[in-house]
Amino acid sequence: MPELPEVETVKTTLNRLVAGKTIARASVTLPRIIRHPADPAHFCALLEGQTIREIARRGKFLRFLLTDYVLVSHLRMEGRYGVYRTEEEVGKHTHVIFHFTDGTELRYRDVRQFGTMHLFAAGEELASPPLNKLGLEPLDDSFTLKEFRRRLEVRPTKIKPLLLNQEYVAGLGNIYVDESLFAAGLHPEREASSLTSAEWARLHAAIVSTLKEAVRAGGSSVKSYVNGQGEMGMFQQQLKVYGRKNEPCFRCGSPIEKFVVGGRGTHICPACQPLRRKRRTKRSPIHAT
DNA sequence: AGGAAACCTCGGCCGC
DNA sequence: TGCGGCCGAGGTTTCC
Repeated sequence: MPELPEVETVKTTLNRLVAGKTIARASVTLPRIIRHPADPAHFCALLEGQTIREIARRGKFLRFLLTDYVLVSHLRMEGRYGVYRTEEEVGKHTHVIFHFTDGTELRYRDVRQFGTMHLFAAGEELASPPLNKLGLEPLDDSFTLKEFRRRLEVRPTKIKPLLLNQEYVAGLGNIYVDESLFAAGLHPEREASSLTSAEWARLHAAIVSTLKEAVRAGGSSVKSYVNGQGEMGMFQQQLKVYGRKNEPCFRCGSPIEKFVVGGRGTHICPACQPLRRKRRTKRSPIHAT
């Protein structure tokens, strides 16, 4: 579910709710979630007595900066965090609980059980999987047009799958790739190497503005995406193409189309995002040399 | 390189 | 209207 704007929103909420709290103990009821260290009991033991200093983000990953360790958490499709009092009933699909010394606890819920957690000694996490292969951070100053283009234009593939690959740009998922490509007026099946300088500039600007607006709105969700405080992102009301199959394009009125690119559901306005550039004058094929 | 399958469960939709 | 079953879901990895 969550892409960069949603994870950023969760980060902000968690900083408000659990920063400064100390973990008395942790419990894991679905071992598969814990990827490092290999033994979930070891994972829990290391967390005892650790204070949450701050929550940060890298791509779609949350980084819980603890006293001596860093917990790297990926929500995948449906992972969610919530803060509860100990006496509150533990809901279904709750797989990991961090019990705090103040009688509250942070619970991780994940219906599809796809989420992951890695625990490393502080500083080691950035050099280890899964963070070590992540690409540019699109809301950082380091995300320049020059660097963005340099990394992507040499890849012999369609632009959409490239944008979804976290090794190049970290944090984009299906929703914001579709929205960014619409904002840039680019067809998702354009070969990366075919983009002009003007198109690279439009795409770069579209990614930044789309993500920034979504962060400002608290993220979006197609289904109800609820963070620890039960708030919902409002960006879904600003989606221009995602989830709008057959509805009129806000810009030109053409019906939004949906098809599959690289195995992913893809939404475009066929008029605003043509695959081939329109010719101004039609040439006769008869006179081909 | 690129596609498909796999990891899971659930909700929506279709058809009877 | 009710129910069974198929399909797909925002992510990522792995296996051809």
